[in-house]
This record gives sequence, structure tokens and C-alpha cells, in this order.
Amino acid sequence: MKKKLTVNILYKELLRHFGKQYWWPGETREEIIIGAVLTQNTNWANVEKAINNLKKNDCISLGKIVKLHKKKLSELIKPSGYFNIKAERLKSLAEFFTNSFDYNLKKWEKIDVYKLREQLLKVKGIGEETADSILNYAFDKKIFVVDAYTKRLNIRHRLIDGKSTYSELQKSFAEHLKGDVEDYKELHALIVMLGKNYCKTKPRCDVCPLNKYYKVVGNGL
DNA sequence: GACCAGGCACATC
DNA sequence: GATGTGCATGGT
Repeated sequence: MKKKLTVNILYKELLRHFGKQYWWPGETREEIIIGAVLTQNTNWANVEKAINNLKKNDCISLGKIVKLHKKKLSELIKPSGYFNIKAERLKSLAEFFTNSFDYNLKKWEKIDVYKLREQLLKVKGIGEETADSILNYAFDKKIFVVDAYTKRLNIRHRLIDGKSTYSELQKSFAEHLKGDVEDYKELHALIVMLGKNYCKTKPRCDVCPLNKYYKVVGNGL
């Protein structure tokens, strides 16, 4: 690693700038799980439309999705894009959860977090980010979610070695971030906020919320 | 009309 | 292990 990730200062600055995000947007555990698949490479506004369709049809649960025809499911989630693939992924994931422990998700809470992660990754269509989003936000596990924004943040601001893999980035954040599961949720949400609003075309600009961060830790560039 | 958005699986080198 | 491609909608 080139540089020690001063992640606590980063967190503090982002929190000060954006305020608490209270993620994940979702009313129930199952809605969060469903949203985690729907948001794959898609903006949240489109996901919301899909979720609203599911709600209107009383289908915002894994038990309902298991029984739903794939074609009907595709129609409902159409606004989120990749609807055929996502319908398949949702079916697989719904089968995974409903077939285990008598469809009692509370029982999953007691499983070792890494064991559950391993199981989730075996489900077709569930990669590291989706699995970690489910673990962190739906199951309140202390697992840091790395996404496109986190990778971009790392490269643009050179937090750690630019060629870091998903697990290297995740490990680095986990090693340095002081806090509980709620802080893990917040920091990921804040990094998404930063990515949506800044750092789109160039590493730094005059209005970058991270400028104060650099005043504290020095110029990493 | 081009480009982007809170990925993933699969093929190919 | 790195890189390329298909999957698809809706906002800017």
C-alpha cells in the first residue's frame, strides 16, 4: 500500500458536508434485498419505479417473487433496466432465502457472516457488491460495501494503491475505519453521494468536499 | 443522439 | 489475471 488510508478523517469530512444519509432506502429487510439486485448498474430513480410496481402488485417480498412468473416479474421491474436478467437473479435469490431455514430470515442473522457471504456468492447473479450490500444493510453486518464510486474515489484521489482489487479496498477500509455497523452504512452512502455530485470528470476541483480532507492529511497527488 | 447509472457472468487472450 | 461484451431503462 502506497499510503495509509486516513479513512476516519474522510468519513468526518463527508459527514460534515452531506450530513447523515440513513441508508439503505427501504422499508423492510426484503425490500432492501430486492433493491440490492435492482440497483445493479442502474440509477436509483429507476429502481424506485420498479419497486413501486412491485409494491402496487403486492410483490415486494421474496416469498411472492418465488411464486411469480418470470415474465410477469420482468414486466414489473422493467424500469430498472436489464429486466430479464434481473428477474432471473431475483428468482434465484428469492429461492435461496425461501428454501433455507423455512423462509425465516431472522435465522440467517445467527449464521457466521462470512459463511452467509460465501453462500450468497454462490447464487447466480450475486457478486461481491450485491452480497455485501445485503449483508451490511439488510442484515446489519459490519461489512463495508465497495462500489464503482469507491473504486473511482480511490483512483481519483489515490487513497491507496490504484490497482486495488475489491477485497483489497474493502480490507483497507475495514482496517482503518473506527466505528460500528451504522458507520459502515453511512460511509458507503456518503461515498455514493460524493460520487454522484463531484469527482465526475477530474480528480479534484475547487468545490470538492474533500479539499478540507487534504488540508488535514496533505496532498496525496 | 450520446452518455451515464449504487454489476454480473461469460468469452477470450 | 486483465480486458471486452451483452444485458436495457430513463434522465441529462
